Amino acid sequence: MKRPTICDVARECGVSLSTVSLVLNNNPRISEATRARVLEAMDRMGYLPNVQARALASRSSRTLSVVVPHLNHVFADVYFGEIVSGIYDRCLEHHYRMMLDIANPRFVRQREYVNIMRSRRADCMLFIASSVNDEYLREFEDSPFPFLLVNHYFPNMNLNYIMVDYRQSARLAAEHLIGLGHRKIGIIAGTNTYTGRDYRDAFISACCVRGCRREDLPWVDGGKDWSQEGGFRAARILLGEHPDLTAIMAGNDRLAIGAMRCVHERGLHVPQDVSIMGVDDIPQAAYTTPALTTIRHPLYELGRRAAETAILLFREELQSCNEVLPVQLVVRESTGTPPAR
Amino acid sequence: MKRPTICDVARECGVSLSTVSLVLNNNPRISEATRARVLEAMDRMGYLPNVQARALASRSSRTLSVVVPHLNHVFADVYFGEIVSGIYDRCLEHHYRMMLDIANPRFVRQREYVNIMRSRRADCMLFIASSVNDEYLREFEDSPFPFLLVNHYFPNMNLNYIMVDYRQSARLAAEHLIGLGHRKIGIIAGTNTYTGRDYRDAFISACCVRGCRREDLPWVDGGKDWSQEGGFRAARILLGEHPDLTAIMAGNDRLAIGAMRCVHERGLHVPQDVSIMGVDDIPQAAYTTPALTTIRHPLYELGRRAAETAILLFREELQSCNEVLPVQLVVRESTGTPPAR
DNA sequence: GCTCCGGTGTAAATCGCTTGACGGCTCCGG
DNA sequence: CCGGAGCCGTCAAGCGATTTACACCGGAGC
Repeated sequence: MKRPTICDVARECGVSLSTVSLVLNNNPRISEATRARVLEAMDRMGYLPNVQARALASRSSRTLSVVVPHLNHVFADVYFGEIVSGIYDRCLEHHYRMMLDIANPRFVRQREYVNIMRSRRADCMLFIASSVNDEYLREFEDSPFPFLLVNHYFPNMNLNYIMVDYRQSARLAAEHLIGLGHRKIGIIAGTNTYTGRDYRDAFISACCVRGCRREDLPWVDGGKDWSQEGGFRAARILLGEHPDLTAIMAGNDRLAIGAMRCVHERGLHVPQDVSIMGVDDIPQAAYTTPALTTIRHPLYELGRRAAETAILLFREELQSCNEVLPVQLVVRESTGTPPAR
Repeated sequence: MKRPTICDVARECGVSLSTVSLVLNNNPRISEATRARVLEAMDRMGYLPNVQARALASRSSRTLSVVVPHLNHVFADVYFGEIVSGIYDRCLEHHYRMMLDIANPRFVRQREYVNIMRSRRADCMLFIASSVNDEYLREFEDSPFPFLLVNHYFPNMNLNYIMVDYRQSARLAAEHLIGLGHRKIGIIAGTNTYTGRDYRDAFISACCVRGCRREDLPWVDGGKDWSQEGGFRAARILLGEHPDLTAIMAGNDRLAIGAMRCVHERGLHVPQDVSIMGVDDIPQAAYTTPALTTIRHPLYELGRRAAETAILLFREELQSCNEVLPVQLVVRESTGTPPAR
């Protein structure tokens, strides 16, 4: 009536316990004949290894811990969703499992981030889009635990990271808007991440290089959750203080969608009066009215690479990682030439 | 240099290994004095129990397995996101972990759903919004493993479930549209779930009860992923075949958003020409143009209850579960009186 | 003086699997 | 005929906890 164990299988086909274990782990020391016999027995008996026991004995939990920031209902966020989907799929291919954790205040205060590793709950930790305030991650600089930042980095820390190329994004956005003729562009930036700050700064320099004046490139913070609400509020401030803006560049698509709503509520039209563009290319971007021009970030692929890298780091087949993925401009309907004045 | 184990702690404060374990598990057999001494030592030494070892010995993984359908990038779906957030939060409060799995073809073919339980990877499985085709779940009818359907049910199976009240949703939607004066209403239904079918059928009867003719309530399937694209296509069909519709009721908000885009592309206005409403009240619903009228489903709360229930089922403190949560109408801008003809 | 007993703590068996050391066997060259 | 090298398996010691049965001890009751 009980679940069969490795012992039952061993007894059943007259080999030792270790033999069964070796078969389970595809060890070449076992001959094909024996292997086949054992596998057959396993199948017949409906044997399945107990994951806890394997993890205990092998010192590998075959689990990645994915840590996301403490935002409202973060799992409902497409940005994280895409990355997490990528991680999940790659995990499966490696027969790994994925555990999700949220970096809430308790998580940080109680130093859960190190507890997870110390209690052997995971082989490696992936931090998705942490913020500039996550100074506590510095602990991982010289920790023995495998660790990877996903779509973020810290300028002065020696931490593994993998992310998309935010500076290239910024250049593409600048080229596009400047190319259309815009010279006064408002920026809605997320400033709670280094990537967000890089994006803002790179955008400003790229515009200046192409002939804009710095004072015609005002920026406002979009709030720390990069949400539509934040974009709405930021756009209201921008348009209030600079009614002559002809374009708004938002740090992500949701900020852009919020901004579009604001423009709409002021009785203006996108893109006739104000052009708006975002970043990420979330699925929703194609279904706004008008459809959103944006920079496509390969977030799903980023997740896959991240999972791959994490496993390699754990196995010590990789010592460090500092990787940057390319991005791409997607032109839709929300950007156009500035209105004639 | 190594992580301390329960043995090290025992040696350190001169008690037996079992004593430390009992302290760890808050067993009242240990006196306050000893308990304090042990806890102090643990703290000082930075002891943390090895989760694998505990799970092996105690036969509880303290893990819930959450299974979501195999949709494109499902983690990026707000509907699932909300439910999963609720589950996660409640798990944490119970010191449980949450594992995510996707019910893809491999998952079903290889009967992973039973393997997860048999390999002791999880204490209980939660299936979120499975579809009418998931006949394989019937296996759980008389399985010894704790199991819970979240926001779905099967009419002829004896399975535990917890979900929102789709029939009440349908009645509220019907009352609202009929109350505004609509008599010809197109329906975009998700028909790959029993809850979706219930919703459609309950809506039709509620309308008929209030004086509509059945032939004025055409319905079209919105596609199995309940996406904006599906809503767009369905709306095109509906409006093509029934140009005199004055309202469209969609089975969820994303279908509704797709339908809105279709109406817009035909040069019509919402709600002046066509009223549109959705279901769920995802955050985005407040930020469409015009803002979407919808039925609020308490998905986050549903997730919390589901996690709670799952743990009780595992502990056998609960034998079964058939729970239904109430819903609420949210009126915004996308519905209004029908155009005068 | 002896038994019974509640309150504390311990010993030892288990949970199910991994893995490095070792051992028998066959085959080969010298 | 002996020694060494592969090949194929087995032994047995962990991995780090839980848990049940039992032991000790001082005091109450008779």
